[in-house]
Amino acid sequence: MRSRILESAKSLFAEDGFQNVSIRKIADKIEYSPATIYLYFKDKDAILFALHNEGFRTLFSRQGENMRIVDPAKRLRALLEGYLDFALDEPEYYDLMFMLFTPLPKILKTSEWRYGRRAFRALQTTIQECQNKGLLKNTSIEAASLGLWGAAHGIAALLLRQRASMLPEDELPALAREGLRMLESHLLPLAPIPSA
Amino acid sequence: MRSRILESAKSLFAEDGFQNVSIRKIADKIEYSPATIYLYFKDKDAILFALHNEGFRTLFSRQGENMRIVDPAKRLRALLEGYLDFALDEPEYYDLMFMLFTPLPKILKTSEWRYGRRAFRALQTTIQECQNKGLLKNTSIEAASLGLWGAAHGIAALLLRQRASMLPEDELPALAREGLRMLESHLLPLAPIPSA
DNA sequence: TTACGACATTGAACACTGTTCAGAGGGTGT
DNA sequence: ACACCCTCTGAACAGTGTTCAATGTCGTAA
Repeated sequence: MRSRILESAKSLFAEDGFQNVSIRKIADKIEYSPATIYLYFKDKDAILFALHNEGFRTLFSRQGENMRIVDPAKRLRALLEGYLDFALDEPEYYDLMFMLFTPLPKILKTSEWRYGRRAFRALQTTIQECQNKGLLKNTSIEAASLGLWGAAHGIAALLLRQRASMLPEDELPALAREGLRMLESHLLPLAPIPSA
Repeated sequence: MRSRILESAKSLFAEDGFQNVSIRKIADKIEYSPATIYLYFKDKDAILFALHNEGFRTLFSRQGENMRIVDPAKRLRALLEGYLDFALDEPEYYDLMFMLFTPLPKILKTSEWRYGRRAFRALQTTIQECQNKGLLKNTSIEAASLGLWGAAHGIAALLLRQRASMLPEDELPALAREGLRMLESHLLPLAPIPSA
């Protein structure tokens, strides 16, 4: 039952966008009463949070392969590009996980919020390894991680919120990837490190 | 009257966050009936759009000084940092202008959407000048502008949506600025251009 | 077979939301 | 006195998230 609710919620989100999905519509789709949903989920936010977690699981499973790359610079590039690809492939999940305001405030305090910390730690250790190799110098790891994550996130967010409408729409995904790679090529050169 | 509505709407947004402001609350605050608001604004979105425009005006007035910087690399850095500062200083406006889904879909098609294009063009010509000086090579201007804008936007967006809670909260603005400057220092070196 | 408790389900309501519209009220000009 | 315009609003409609007493449907024990 729980999973049936989540399934139809997810498909409705994908169809009708986000704020246009009501408890009643989910209830209609699974042919139950709206009140039934509250037997399995405390809140509407609880539904969002469940999908939120599901999204993090698929993001992790996508990035698992990339985490095996030994060269930290290549790994970092792969992680950033994998992050952007995830955002473009699963816009509903991405919205939920990183752009929506609703489900988080409570989560930040109550639940331990494992996923975010785990992903962030992975990013930070990768950056640490890059710094050990002489890359990304002169910055704290905290600022570097925020900057790199923010770069990938921002490009994705502009596309998903349709703020880049001054660029041709059908080329947007390609431009987004090119833009990210351009940042990477300046920050994480694959060629031998230029003389510092 | 129009301006009284906008004023109380804006102050309520700043107090109670965004989705917690209803037409009725605005009406209560100005001591009029909810129906009165519809004499001056077609929609709730129309109110958001008006504030949206106001936000762009203040962003432009802030960036006006930066546009006078002659060195394109310095100008670009100032523009990006000014953009981030605006987001941190006026989170409600920024949310409305770049992160909210609501008011835009109609605007993109009906209204000519001058502000966005104007700001984007300014960014692009600055990047063009940078490329003429040998910076930001090997990228289309479209991708470069999307990447740089996205970087600044993403850092701001992560802070405003409280996604960077694994970093100490009181240092977040400083870390955001440091992260952005770190990106800039790799992309737009102020020192003479390293040998290509 | 009957009685009981545990469980799943729901209709109806509450307080809220954005929005519309017929009508009330006041002011001015004829 | 009448007509006109303008500003404003009460009341309603359809929708939202959420709650709760009440209903039905089981399996088990007497």
